[in-house]
Amino acid sequence: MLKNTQYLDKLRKSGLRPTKQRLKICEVLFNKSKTFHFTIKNLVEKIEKETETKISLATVYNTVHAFKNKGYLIEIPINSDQSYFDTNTSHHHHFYDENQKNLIDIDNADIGPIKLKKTIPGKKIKSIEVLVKVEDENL
Amino acid sequence: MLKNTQYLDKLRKSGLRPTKQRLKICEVLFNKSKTFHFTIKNLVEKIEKETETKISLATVYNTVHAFKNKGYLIEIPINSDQSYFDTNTSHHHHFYDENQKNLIDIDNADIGPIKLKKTIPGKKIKSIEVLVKVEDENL
DNA sequence: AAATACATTATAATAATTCTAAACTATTGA
DNA sequence: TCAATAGTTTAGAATTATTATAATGTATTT
Repeated sequence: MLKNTQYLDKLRKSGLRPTKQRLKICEVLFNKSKTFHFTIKNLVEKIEKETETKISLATVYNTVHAFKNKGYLIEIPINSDQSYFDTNTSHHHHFYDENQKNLIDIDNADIGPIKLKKTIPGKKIKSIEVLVKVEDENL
Repeated sequence: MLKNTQYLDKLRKSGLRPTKQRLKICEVLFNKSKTFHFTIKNLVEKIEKETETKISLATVYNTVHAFKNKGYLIEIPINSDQSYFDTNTSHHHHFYDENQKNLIDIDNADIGPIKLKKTIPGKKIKSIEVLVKVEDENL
């Protein structure tokens, strides 16, 4: 939980101008006690509800991508019609509930180490992500 | 590698009418010595090239989804603008080359077992998928 | 404080996917 | 066998997520 002035510094330090919109989006994304998952659509709703200001869709896309590139957000690979993002940028994995269509974190402590015995020449590993799809038991 | 008549049986047994289009698509997908990955766009091109017939885009979508539901294809979660499918339905995982934008199989033998210490009450596991994103070393 | 470079915005464009409704075809069963 | 029916294909329209555009606005630089 940082104050607005701290987001200002954080943004400036990462080479992103601390505009009104970006500061608002920082608040909505990072000024929370818990991390969370969202889609762009979710985020737009959240911004409108929590800040009572309207930020254009294009800016939300731009900002989310900028934050992702800076490592302040991660994108979660799910086969879906839309992209899912996570404000939890520590190394972890996910359950995806196919009925509820929502994500649940799997802490690193809750999963054994991933042992890879194969490499690709000339390529380096960027990330290793485990997605556990779950569904209702009574199906 | 099955003959056309065998696809006919296979389709009928799964409750899918063996139409001309579905048989063609079976040939393109399954009458190969190696399994492969594809997007819908890829598949449409492949069909045109290999069978010299045109199957409407809607039918390709319908068929791929029908085959996926029957378990003849799997969909691979990648954050992307389009869905990736795999004709290899055995349990395995993937590298995703972010430069080349292509997929490479990771056999089950090439990855240690995934040990999960967390469960979700009322939910059962449908699949566990590991995606290893790689990129060029000189970046 | 003016110049510059970067951001925001509404809107248009694009692209993947789904929907629709009419024409078609495989299956059923008389 | 052949009509009835239930499922399938199709072109094209509709929808949805995302990206591009270009004009206006704003933070930074000098």
